Amino acid sequence: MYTKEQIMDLLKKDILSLKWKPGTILSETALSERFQLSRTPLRDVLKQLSLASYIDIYPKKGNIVSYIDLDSVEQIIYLRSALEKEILKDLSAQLALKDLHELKDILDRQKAAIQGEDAADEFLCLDDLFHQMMYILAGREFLWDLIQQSNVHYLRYRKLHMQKIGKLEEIWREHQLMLEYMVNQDTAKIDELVHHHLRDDMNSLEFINKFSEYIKK
Amino acid sequence: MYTKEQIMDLLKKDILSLKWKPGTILSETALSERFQLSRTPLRDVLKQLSLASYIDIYPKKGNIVSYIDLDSVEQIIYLRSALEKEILKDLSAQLALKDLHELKDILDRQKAAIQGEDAADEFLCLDDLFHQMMYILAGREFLWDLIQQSNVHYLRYRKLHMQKIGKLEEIWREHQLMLEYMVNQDTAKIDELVHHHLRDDMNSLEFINKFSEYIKK
DNA sequence: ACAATCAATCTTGTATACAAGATTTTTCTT
DNA sequence: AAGAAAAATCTTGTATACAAGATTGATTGT
Repeated sequence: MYTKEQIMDLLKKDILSLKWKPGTILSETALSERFQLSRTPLRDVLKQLSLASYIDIYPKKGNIVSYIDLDSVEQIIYLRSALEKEILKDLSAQLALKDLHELKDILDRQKAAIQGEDAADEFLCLDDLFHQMMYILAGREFLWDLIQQSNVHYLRYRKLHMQKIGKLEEIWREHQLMLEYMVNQDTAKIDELVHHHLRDDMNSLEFINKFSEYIKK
Repeated sequence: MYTKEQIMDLLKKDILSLKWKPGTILSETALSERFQLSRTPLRDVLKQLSLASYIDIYPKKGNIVSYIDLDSVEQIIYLRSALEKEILKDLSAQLALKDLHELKDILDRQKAAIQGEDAADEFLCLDDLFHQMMYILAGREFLWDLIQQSNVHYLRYRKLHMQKIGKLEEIWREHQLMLEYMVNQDTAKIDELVHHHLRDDMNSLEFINKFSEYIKK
């Protein structure tokens, strides 16, 4: 009926979308009944999810959806910031016209998404696509995938954070600037821009208070 | 008798030390007899090893120690290079005297290790310790651990590569320079140094030919 | 009424029997 | 002897029964 991969994707989706809030209990027997599969292959899936920090396994007690770890978020942002500075400089030196148009196309779709309903989800998806495309064009898809493996906390953080009014336009404008700097090979300005784009207002107390039920203490 | 963690560490050690060459078969039943444990918990261990690329699992065929993936090595080097430029700059701005002495101490031990027998293993261990300590001092241990999770290929590559005569002294001198630049806050020179330190002569044909039996095609 | 203890019932962890695919060996046919 | 087909024997994958710890609830004694 379901393959292990399908089950894994379903569970990941439900966790990333915050449909299952942090703290939600995932019982092996309940899942095994739901998917009509024995506990053994399901345990494989849960093990893998726990290694990627989607869930926490408490031996002989149970499995719960992990709480968002803000330290992990900050560390990933630092990592991406350092990496993407380098990647943008690489691209400045070698970006083909065809690839530039591909990036611009994504930006156009992202601009359209700002106005739509459920704007945030569509926008975020295109945001990831934009960054991912830069990794791919720079020959660094391997590193994009590597980061994705430890990205649960950051992805959920961003979904909550994105609800701020005006945030979408700001992000979009910065993407636009990235392209501009790359085209003009303005490497000096790239560092500062990437830094601001990724690290802007981490850890605001306002955020922590508003979503405290999602966050690891 | 053995816990799963102990077994995992043993297997990791045997793979990283190249005691088990790439291609070596790891049979579940053989391991289960060796460790006097049923297949179920052993499968957990093997699954985890495969997620970290220590082994490749071929369904219904068998498990083998993975071949060294040079692309993965290059990607990890790029990642570390980008990250450590940033980390060294951070440290330049805030390094405490006590911490500086800790780094110098590691360097002294590393210098001593150059002369000893089995120099390479001891030297490599201290090399990792030096870099790890910089991550820790910069508050980035999280990222060090993250990289370690995808480091099998790089660690084995380095072990082979390090056999080159004169390599040890060169690495040590560059470590020394890193400290110097940090103390003098000479951020301009750091980029170039880190780049050379990590990326030096990747992918030389000489290397590929000499160790072709270890390398993924 | 309250507290402590014991028992029932959850949870996940382990062992084992069986299923299914891949490989090797054997056997039979030409 | 050579080649093809079939069977035996590997491998890992799955289902299930049982073990062991953790929690919950009931029961019993004061």
